[in-house]
Amino acid sequence: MDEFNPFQGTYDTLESLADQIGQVLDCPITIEDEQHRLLAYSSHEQNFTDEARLATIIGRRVPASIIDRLWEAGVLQALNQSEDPVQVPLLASVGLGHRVAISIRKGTDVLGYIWAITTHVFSAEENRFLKLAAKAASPKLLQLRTRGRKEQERQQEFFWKLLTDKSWTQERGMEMARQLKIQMPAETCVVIFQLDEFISAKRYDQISYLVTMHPQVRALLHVLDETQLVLLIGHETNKRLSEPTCVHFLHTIVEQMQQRFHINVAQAVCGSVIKSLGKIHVSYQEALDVFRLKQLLPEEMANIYDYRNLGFYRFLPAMLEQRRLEETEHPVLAGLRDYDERNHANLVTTLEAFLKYDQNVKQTASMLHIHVNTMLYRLKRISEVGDFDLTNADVKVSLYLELLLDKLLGQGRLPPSKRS
Amino acid sequence: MDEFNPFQGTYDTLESLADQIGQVLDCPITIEDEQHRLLAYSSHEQNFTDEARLATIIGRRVPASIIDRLWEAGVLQALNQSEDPVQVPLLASVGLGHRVAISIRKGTDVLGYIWAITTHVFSAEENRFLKLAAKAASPKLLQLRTRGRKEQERQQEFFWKLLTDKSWTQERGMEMARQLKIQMPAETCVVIFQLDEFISAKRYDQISYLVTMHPQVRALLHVLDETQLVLLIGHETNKRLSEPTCVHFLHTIVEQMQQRFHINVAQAVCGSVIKSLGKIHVSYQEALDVFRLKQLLPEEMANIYDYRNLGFYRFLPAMLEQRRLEETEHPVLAGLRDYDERNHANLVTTLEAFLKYDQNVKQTASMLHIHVNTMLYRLKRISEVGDFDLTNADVKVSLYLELLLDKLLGQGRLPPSKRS
DNA sequence: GATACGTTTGTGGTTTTTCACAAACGGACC
DNA sequence: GGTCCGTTTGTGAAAAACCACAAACGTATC
Repeated sequence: MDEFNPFQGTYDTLESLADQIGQVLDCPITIEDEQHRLLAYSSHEQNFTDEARLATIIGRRVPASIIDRLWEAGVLQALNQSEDPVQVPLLASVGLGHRVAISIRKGTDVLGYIWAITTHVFSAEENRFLKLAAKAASPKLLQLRTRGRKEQERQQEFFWKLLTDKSWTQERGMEMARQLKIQMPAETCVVIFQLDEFISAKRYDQISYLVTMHPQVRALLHVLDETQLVLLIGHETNKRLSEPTCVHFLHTIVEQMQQRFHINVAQAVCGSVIKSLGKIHVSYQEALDVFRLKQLLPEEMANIYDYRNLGFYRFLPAMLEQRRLEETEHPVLAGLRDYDERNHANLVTTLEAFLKYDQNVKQTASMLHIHVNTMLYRLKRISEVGDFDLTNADVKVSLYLELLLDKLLGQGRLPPSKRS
Repeated sequence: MDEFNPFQGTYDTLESLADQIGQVLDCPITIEDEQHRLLAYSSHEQNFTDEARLATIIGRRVPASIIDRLWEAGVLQALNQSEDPVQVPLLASVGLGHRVAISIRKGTDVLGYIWAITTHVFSAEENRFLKLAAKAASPKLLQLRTRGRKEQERQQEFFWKLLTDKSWTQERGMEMARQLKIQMPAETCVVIFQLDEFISAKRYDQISYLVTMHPQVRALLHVLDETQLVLLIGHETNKRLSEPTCVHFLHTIVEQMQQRFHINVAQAVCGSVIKSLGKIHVSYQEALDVFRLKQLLPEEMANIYDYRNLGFYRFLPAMLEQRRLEETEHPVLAGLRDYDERNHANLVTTLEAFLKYDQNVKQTASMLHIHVNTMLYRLKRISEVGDFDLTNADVKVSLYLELLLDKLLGQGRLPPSKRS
């Protein structure tokens, strides 16, 4: 059957295509790429347009809140799975009126979407027209994508240099960013996501789209190093970037990756916030430090995601390096371990827990599931056997650090921090 | 006046001179060098000899206990000041019978001593003979001394190489020690005395003699580096050398230097005990580390003299190196300092003392001369202003270390530890 | 000099922690 | 099985640390 195709021929711009669709279907049309960035929209009278469309046009991108709702409602999943038009229910809470949408594809690859705002359910013919429109848009989007790819590659190259080369200055970095059309805020921070597995280019696109959608934080640059996704982030508006904001960003992204794309993030960390592009390598090394420490001391680092909150833990690699050169065991710990060995006791474990839980007898006892008096008995024993003063702060700090170092020494080697 | 001199002519050995003096004065004679090492003694019937002389002959050196008593009694002081014979009172407590002694001199320089055991007070003539004997012994002792000097120089050169050259092995060290006639024990330790002023060669002799006189510890090698006296020590008998022994040695020597020679020791420290001559440079660097830290944190280090007892403080130089590269102040401390500034408060000082005194509210309050409730009030303030949990051990350890580092950062630079 | 704000010290009571002592437990050894 | 040694748990009393509140104090500000 040779049915009528109103979108035959080529279009100079996506705008003209959008207008043509709008005329054929007699409703407002918007065309987006796969990352929901606005590519084109038909010109219509304003009263045909709902809030959602307005916000999209103003911000040149679909607002994150709407995307979130569309995911929740399963609309985007449906669009990505099917090449047919999808009915979008009215989502008044985010100002989204009823509409019909379709994905623009190249094979199974989704390149973007067409949205038609309409009050009525489309007829079979209207649906057929929409499908033809999507086909007509495909080559245009493909062309845009390849152009984007090149730009992305240049950006990644730039980012990799910033991460590894220590000779950058703020000025050179800003100049380069300007050329690559990246708007750099004053404060930035390096973030690392360690992924469970190698990911496909498609997955990478999905992720890199995800990270651009955070309400407060903007991902400026991103690059994939094996299974590590490295980002440079800044504040969305030009506000100050704080570590808590970064950590919050980490958590949202990890959650969304899991929920939307079923990508498991093994670990997510960030360095500290820096004010000069010349210091990006520092923030990167810091993030790597956090990463390594979290691997080595998963329990104690459980709630720490950024360099600033490492506290004294940030010195552990350097301390460990020095500790390695020493051959002798700490005399107190040696005594305690020996005693433990001989009497099947738990003095070392007890001491460790005691120091960890702020020398709080009651709390430590309950964490160890023992009676308070047992705890007191053991403490007395510890100071006797170890022959030291349990009321001396320096001794206790020394023991605490020594225990941590022993733990690190025990399990294989810590790759030395590469900072200069 | 040309009076009779029974000691004219030259003597082949000091023994023959001792015998000659013994015959002339009709009493047992011993000749010692300036370090109270036995050089020669006259042969006499045993019953003329007291315990002290016997012990000296057996040990080839005057026992330390006797030297101590002689100093206390002022005998050695008198001998060193005068070129005339000195009456030595009976010191029964150390088995020292009555005797007459005289110093052997070259100008004002004391080269050694002659001791004559006698029950009666010497006549003017006998005193004159003793003085002539001392004169006759002088060239012989001078000759011995120059021979000793060369040996000492070779030993010092060897020691300096051991201290600075990292390529020594136990085997090469032992071979070299054998050649230089130094009996090396299995365990040794490097000790440093920082002296108040530059010292003369004579002073150096006095000191190096002093350090050989300790009952348990033997000084194997010594060298002077500007105003630093560096020693290698081992246990007198071949027992294990422990850090407490070393520290005890330090204290006795410091005390004796002050008391006997009025030499002020600004600082005395030691590295850890090592089992191989190839590790002497390590012990030396450790001693230097202790030394530097004591200079930088005199209060905290007041009771610490050896590397082993440094505890976590030994990591401070490495931590400081890393801390220097960071630009930002610790957020909590920054907040507290700011508050202190604005309200003339003492939160930082309070926190510091609180952590130092084992988080003991009562004790800290009394150390700061404030009411307990004031202390509690301040602590509450600290956790509010600093916005952190005062019951979290990690945070407190971090703050404690951070405060120490700040203290170090404040005062000039710490010469970086030179360890590899 | 009045006021506001934060600090210091005091009082008295409550909660928490610590300690002494006894009994029971459990593995190692004979 | 019995004994020894060290550990664990329980009880109640003693000590200590903590807290709420109020009054006095100091200092900066207007």
